[in-house]
Amino acid sequence: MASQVARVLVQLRDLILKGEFAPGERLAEIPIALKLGSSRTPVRLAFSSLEQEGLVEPSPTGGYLIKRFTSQEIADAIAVRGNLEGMAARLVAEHGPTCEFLQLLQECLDEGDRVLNKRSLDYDDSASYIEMNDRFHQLIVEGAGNAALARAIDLNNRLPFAPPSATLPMQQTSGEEGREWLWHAHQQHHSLAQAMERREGTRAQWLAEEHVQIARMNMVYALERPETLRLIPAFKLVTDAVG
Amino acid sequence: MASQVARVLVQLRDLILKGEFAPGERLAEIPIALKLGSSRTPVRLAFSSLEQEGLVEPSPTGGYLIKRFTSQEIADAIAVRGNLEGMAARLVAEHGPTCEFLQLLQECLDEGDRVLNKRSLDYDDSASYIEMNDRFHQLIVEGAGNAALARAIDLNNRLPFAPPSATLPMQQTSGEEGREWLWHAHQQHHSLAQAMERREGTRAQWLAEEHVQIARMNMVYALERPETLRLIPAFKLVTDAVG
DNA sequence: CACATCTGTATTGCATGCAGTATTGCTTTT
DNA sequence: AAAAGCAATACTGCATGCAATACAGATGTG
Repeated sequence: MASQVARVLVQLRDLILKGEFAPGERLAEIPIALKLGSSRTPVRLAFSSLEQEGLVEPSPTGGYLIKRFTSQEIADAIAVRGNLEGMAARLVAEHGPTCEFLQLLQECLDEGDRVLNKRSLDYDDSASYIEMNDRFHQLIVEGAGNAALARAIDLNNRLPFAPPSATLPMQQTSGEEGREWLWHAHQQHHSLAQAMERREGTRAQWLAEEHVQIARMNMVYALERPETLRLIPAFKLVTDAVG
Repeated sequence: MASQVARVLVQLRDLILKGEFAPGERLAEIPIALKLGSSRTPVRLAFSSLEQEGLVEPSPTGGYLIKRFTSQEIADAIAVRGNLEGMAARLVAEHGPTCEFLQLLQECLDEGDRVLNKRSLDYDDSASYIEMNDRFHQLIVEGAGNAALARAIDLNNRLPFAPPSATLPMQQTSGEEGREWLWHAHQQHHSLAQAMERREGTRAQWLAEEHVQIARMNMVYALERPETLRLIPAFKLVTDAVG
């Protein structure tokens, strides 16, 4: 079994992102330690990690509070992802992608095509697309071969709603319209892959940067519709949802 | 007095960046706790923070090791800073900088001009320039008004050699040549400020991105000259210095 | 009736004890 | 003399005790 700290960290992060705590709520060590079946020490370590991740903030009087997020902060984090992924795509294009890299990318594209060719999307299709989308974005990050860049993207993706697939589950609700936006996003994947293959660095950078506009749009769309809280519970952490 | 954890964290980070530990060396809790006058608990918390910062890595057998850095990783981190600061400069330009912002920027420019107008640079001049340089870069980051971006830059700057002024102390050794490069860098500051004032977003972005090439050049220069270890002790953490 | 103060309670931050495990150095054998 | 095995040591990870502190509720006063 992994360490207590690792287990507590994963479970606690999950609870927060599932919206089990209210924004601004105080996180008391003892109840959480009891709930997760450990002592206070691993919980304290996990709090410290969550603070670095930005999910939790230290209270002036000691202890930690659940962080509140504004829609502006989310849009900011998505914009940062666009910038960093744009840099990654440019680096891949400039270095010249390997055959193996292009092969793996092609598998993602094929998988996306397969899902989107279906008439309607069930839950499994959506899950497949999300898995593929994460893989696609991760491939580019790793393909860039820049450790600091990979780190920066990873840290930014720890913020809720910032990761590539954070708002994708929403597409399920919006019926035909959702599928069309998914198709649009996947066409951008195709273009981006082509740009990298042709070593068109500037084009790849711009495409990757533009690509996050869809995530941003999804976020705005979701915040306007409280019923999407069921699909993306973490939106409970956003404090200016309706205002 | 601040908490034990905060104190231990600061002191320990300082020791590591001063090169007091060898790269790859194991960090034992008890000796450090004794050395810094606390118990093991705050030291453990500090280790955890240093791991997030990237100064220390978990050992597979438990505990932590001093992280080794390669010159490639340093160059990567500097490139990431260029990209992020480029984005920040572009945002400032696009939003239109306030009068107050331009005023503060101008003070930095004037201070740099003042220092560089002197015949030769003594220690105080160098310190003034470094302080001004940090202030200049920080102004742009804050002026961008993007919290996630500020966070990403801050986290990246925790890596040794990545911050704007990390390699500046080196300019002291290189005599007249060093002053000329400093002058060159400061001209870039002038151009960047002008671009932001004129709301030339693309130009500002490119200038900020290009600006880090000087830092990269300084890094390469320093790694070729072991005598610079006196000025930038953290270079002891670089493991491919001579090879 | 409102406000301030005081007391009891809960919680944090830190130190330390304990069990499990890796490591080191010595001894023994080939 | 080198290598393997074993024992002693040291270290990590976790639980818990304790003191200091913040918080809440009740009580007293203006």
